[in-house]
Amino acid sequence: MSPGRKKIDKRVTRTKEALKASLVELIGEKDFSSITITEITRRVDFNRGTFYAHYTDKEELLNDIITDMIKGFTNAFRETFKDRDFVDFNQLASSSIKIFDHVSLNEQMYKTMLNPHIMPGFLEQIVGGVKKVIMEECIYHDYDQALDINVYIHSRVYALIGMIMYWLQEDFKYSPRYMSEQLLLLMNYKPKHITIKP
Amino acid sequence: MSPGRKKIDKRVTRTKEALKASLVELIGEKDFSSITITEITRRVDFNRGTFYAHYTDKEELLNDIITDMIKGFTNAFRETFKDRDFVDFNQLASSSIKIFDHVSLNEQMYKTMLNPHIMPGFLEQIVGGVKKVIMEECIYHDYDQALDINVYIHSRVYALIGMIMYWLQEDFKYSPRYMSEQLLLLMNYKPKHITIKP
DNA sequence: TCCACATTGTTCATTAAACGACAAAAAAAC
DNA sequence: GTTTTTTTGTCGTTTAATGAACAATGTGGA
Repeated sequence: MSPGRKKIDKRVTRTKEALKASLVELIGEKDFSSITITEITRRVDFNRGTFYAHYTDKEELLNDIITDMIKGFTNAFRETFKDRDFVDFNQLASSSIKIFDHVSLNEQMYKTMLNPHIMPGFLEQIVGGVKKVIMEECIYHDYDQALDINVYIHSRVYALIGMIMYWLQEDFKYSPRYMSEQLLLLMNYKPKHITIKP
Repeated sequence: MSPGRKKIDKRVTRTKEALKASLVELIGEKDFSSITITEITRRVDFNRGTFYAHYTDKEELLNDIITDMIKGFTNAFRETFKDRDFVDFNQLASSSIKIFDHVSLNEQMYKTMLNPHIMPGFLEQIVGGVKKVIMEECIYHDYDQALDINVYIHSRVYALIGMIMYWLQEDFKYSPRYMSEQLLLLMNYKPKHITIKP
């Protein structure tokens, strides 16, 4: 409710941002377990003691990073329907989908953090964040009660993640706009019938 | 001689770097005279008072930026012959020329600062810096005394600047390595004779 | 295995940056 | 023209970051 009661010292935010950026860089270069506190602070030219003024260990710093990314991802996701009271998927402009722009803008970040070998479990947290947004902020009208809402949302979110994973596997060779259009097509596509290959 | 007697506080260097980066960005966006102190500090999230702790006005900050760039340029230039006692232009590897890598690495910086419309007089300072390095650190053996050394060096340095200006006009479409090779060819080229078009 | 060496967590006095305020000057808006 | 609004210097107080030290604990190499 209350938007951050007391405002924070510029120095604190700057220090934390620098430390986060440093760790993100290092994760992209070497194994998380082999990264030292000394390394994190030295890279962005901070005193080692300053680290301990904000975090107890590197996993706490990593949590901060993950929290930020979840927030960024869900906010970009929310862009599509904030300031609206309803959304018609058949008439939605692809330009109102911002999630691919967001991922594209933070390319390096997502490339390292979404790599399941490097950051196991991060993907699940993203899914959880988006699911929470949908559950709390969206109402599905004329919804088929027979379909479990949890199953439905989970599958939808994973479908989106799947698109993004493919996208960055292909090294962003499609534009965010093209991906947005693809997403719309995907949401509006309902297979009528199929034939089986002989 | 003495390598920086007392070492400086990390905070000071960080603050100054941030302010410099901020002004460089702003110069690329708008006229220097229309940039305010408030704007410079707000962009990098510093307190306005902190600016006055280091600089009296924006031209002093700009001088700092220019000094840095001269230093960076001349150092990159020096790379070619430091740790050597002589250089044979006929046998010099293009990989030992670092100036184009340096410019390429600081692309945006040079694009704005070398624009004579935006930063008049900056080019002359670069030339002066490089000339100083050559005069103080290089000895030209078997030099033709009839050719004024000032004239010679000046023309050489301007030739280099000319290459770079063309390079960034063409938006870095050649690689630093290619440019280094071109520079070597240029230095070793001595026209024997020409014929005149009828 | 032992040894040199880097990292860790913690402390404390010192210093730089933040904050908020202020009157005066400059720009922008009316 | 005059009235808002912004920017400018400057200052005292509070707070965060620094540097340096320390013993304790890894860690890698001969």
